[in-house]
Amino acid sequence: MDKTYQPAAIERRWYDRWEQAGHFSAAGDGAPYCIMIPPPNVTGTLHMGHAFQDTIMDALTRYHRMRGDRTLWQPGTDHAGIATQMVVERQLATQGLSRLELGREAFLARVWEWKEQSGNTIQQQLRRMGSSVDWSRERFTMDEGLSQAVIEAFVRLHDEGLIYRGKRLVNWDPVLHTALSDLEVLSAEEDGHMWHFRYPLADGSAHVVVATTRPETMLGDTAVAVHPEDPRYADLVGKSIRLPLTDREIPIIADDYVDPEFGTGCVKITPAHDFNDYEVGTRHALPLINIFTIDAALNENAPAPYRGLGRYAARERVVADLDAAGLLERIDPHKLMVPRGDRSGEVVEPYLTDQWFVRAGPLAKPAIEAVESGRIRFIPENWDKTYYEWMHNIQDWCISRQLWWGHRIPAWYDDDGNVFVGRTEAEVRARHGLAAETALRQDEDVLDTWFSSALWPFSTLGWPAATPELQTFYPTSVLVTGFDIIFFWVARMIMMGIKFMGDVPFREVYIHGLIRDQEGQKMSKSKGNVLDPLDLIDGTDLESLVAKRTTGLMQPHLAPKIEEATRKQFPDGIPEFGTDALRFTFAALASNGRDIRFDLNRIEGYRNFCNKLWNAARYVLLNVEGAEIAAAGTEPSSLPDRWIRSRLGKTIAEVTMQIGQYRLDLATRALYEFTWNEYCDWYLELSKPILQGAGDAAEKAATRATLTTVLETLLRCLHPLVPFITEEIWQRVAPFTGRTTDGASIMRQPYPEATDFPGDEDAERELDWVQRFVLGIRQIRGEMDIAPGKPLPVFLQDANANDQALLGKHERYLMELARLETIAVLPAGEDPPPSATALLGTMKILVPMAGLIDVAAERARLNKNRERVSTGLQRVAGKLANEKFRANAPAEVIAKEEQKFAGMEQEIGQIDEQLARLDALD
RNA sequence: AGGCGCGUAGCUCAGUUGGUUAGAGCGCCACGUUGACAUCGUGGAGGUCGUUGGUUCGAUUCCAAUCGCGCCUACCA
Repeated sequence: MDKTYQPAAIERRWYDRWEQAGHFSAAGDGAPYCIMIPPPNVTGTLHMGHAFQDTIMDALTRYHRMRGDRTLWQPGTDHAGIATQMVVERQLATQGLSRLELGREAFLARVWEWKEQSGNTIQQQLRRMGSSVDWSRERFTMDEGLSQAVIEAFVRLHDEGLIYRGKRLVNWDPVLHTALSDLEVLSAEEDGHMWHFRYPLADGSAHVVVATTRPETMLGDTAVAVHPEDPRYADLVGKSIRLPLTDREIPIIADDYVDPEFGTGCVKITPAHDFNDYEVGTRHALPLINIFTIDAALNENAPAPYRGLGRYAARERVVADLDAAGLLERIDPHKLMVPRGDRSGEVVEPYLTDQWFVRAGPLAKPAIEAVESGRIRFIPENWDKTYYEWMHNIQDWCISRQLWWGHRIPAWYDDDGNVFVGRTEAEVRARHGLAAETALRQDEDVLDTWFSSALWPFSTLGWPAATPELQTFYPTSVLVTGFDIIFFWVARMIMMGIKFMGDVPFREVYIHGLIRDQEGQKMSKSKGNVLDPLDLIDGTDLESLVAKRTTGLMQPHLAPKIEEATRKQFPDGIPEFGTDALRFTFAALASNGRDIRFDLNRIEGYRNFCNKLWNAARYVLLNVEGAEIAAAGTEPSSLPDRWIRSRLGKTIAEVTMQIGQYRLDLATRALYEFTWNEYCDWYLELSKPILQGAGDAAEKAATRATLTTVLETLLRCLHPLVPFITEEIWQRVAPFTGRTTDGASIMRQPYPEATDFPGDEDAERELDWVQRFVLGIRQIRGEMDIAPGKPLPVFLQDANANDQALLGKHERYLMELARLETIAVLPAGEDPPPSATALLGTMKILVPMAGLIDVAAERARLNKNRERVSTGLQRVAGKLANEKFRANAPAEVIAKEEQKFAGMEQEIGQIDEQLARLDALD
């Protein structure tokens, strides 16, 4: 084995072998366990969030597979309609081409081409992460099978009246020329203005003042509204306004939508261009005047001077014209929430169009109940509030998109505008008795990508066919995802799953936190703070990192700033850490739903952990190769053997429990601490006096068995988190535990059981004594500045029978680990030489000062300890003196405090004794 | 406006149903390299657990208020 852990060398070796051996496929007849990967965008790349999520899913998958479950981690990607279409359109634009010039079919061919070309990046990255997904079952939302599922779902929902087509106000992206669902619109506060206009009454008797943030929409006003109980305007209701700049008269209406406290209490109503106004318009049967084209320029419904102007140009013109007419009262600066398309970044326009909608109410009801009844559990559970909040206020879902890339809507129109829905044109004709001569044309639009994603948990398993996979794996076990996607995806999967499968799509939803950068900023391309997981795995130099962060920016002017920040933060680039270290880091940081600041120091620490494990294995192998090893099942004889097995059992129990409740961070910590602080720091050190001493062969053989058994078991425990290094070491170590590794893999070995390593309290108590003995000496050594290698003579004073018995049994460990020259028990009554002291219960461990220790230093050291104990003592004494404490606290708490008190009192007594002895020296 | 979360050592974070002398890693200080590992070892320093009240014999933990930060949802023209 190499002297240091070299991740690149070992990680490349294993993935292909696992895959070729078919280890990723569900096998056996255990309980089914299934995780659906949240499908990433097929043309995208894996970012830190994915890598984190994939680590969690892979750890769970490997864990359950080792536990003997029939485990499937289902991979795949989605087609990301808008995003992908935009990318390809941008590519075309660089060649001076547009989608419209190319035509639908040719364009789609280009998209498929792009998908083929870039579409396997994610797959390669997943492989590098060690993800044990079943590639043989990989799916893509635009696959034949999944497309069938989409059509089937659409037709069934339509047949039940749960999908309808209607002219509604929707969020319109004037750049992409498509409708968007509410969720694809992001609102953010921006600086704007509030314009106040005078609207004259038709009879010329007066005017009202209305305020607006969007002056151009006044050209589409069809009413002015006031609150029905507003005394200021009560006599105006029913009168008319002469709408300026137009030749229209519009009514003044009363509606309690108006807040009389806000502004003037008069509101202009533009039903065709504002969601609230639309509602008001519906209630009052107001006409809808659409004044915009699909580009958000003014159309022929606007007065002639404004036609053809873009909305912002029109705004300036309207304001100027009203000002010229003396109708501009004032302009105030105003902050307002501006809705923008999440893809185009353009301000979306409420726009009246024909769209397809899913009636959400009836689907939401059982989906809410599924969570309320506990059939689906959120982890952490408070996310259910977010879910309920949205589900109780759910709006109908606009599912049609005016795009080409996606599932074409299975609806056909005849020349009279009648619409027919069916799985195919043939079916439509058959169902509706349409003659072959009747011309039919299919709806031009496609479905929202999330519509197909909502079917993912069952479409990937073969639905609508009743496949064995569906039978076996649905409902799936757990969904692992980020909170940002609860509405987009989680809620919709639950609705569709219950609708079409009659059962929930998953039993648990594990919501993890967001990966942020070192400063706690969200990672994003435009901030230039993204990290590619592969750069952490393989390392990268500064120039490559700068290049990666500054190319392909949406806002190229940010490049210099990003470059500067990157050079500052990573002056030497990023070193190679390896996949296992990255995974261990993610797991260690995966505490309950909390966001994660990704810190390079942390991953470095876990790479060091891998190195530690690696070297522990080196030590074990060096000591067992070619040597006699006790047969499996031989009773451990030595204290260290009994102790480490006991500790291992408890660690397994802890890890198993923590994984069971999705606390990968705590599972990780238990493993880290066992490996480093117990196995390496103590057990390996304790094995040295046995193996290197002149002890008997049987004991050595038993120690070798424990060395290998514990390591082999530990590797299996760690494997779900760090698959590569554990496989590599396991292949070398397992044969020494009587296992065959011919063609075997650790990933198909059983997960360790705590019951195989029962607790041994006697051994733990005895070893604790040994440890405290050694630590006492080390402390003196450390604080007295005595060379670590210098052998020390030691006297024991007031050693009781137990101490003497333990000393008799374990002296060799003390000698070795504490680097001692001699240990002598002082007979009762005999005065010890001047010494530095450590306390172990009632016993004093004395290191004679002779030339080694400075009296003043030892006095200071003792005083420091005395101080510390004394503070604790006062605290406990205060408690015990409190009558109420004695009266109310449980007996065991009181007993514990009393014990503590006695212990500390004794300790102080001993310290004082030593101090007195030192004084006597002066 | 409503909802959720966070505030513990210089930094990043644990802290299970109230009872620990409040922990870990990194960083820091001192010493150390014939040894499985310097990607290491040994020892050490470092915290009035955001603030203020309350409940309690006892609060980092429960409750209320408050300050600061973050996120989500919905928004008044």
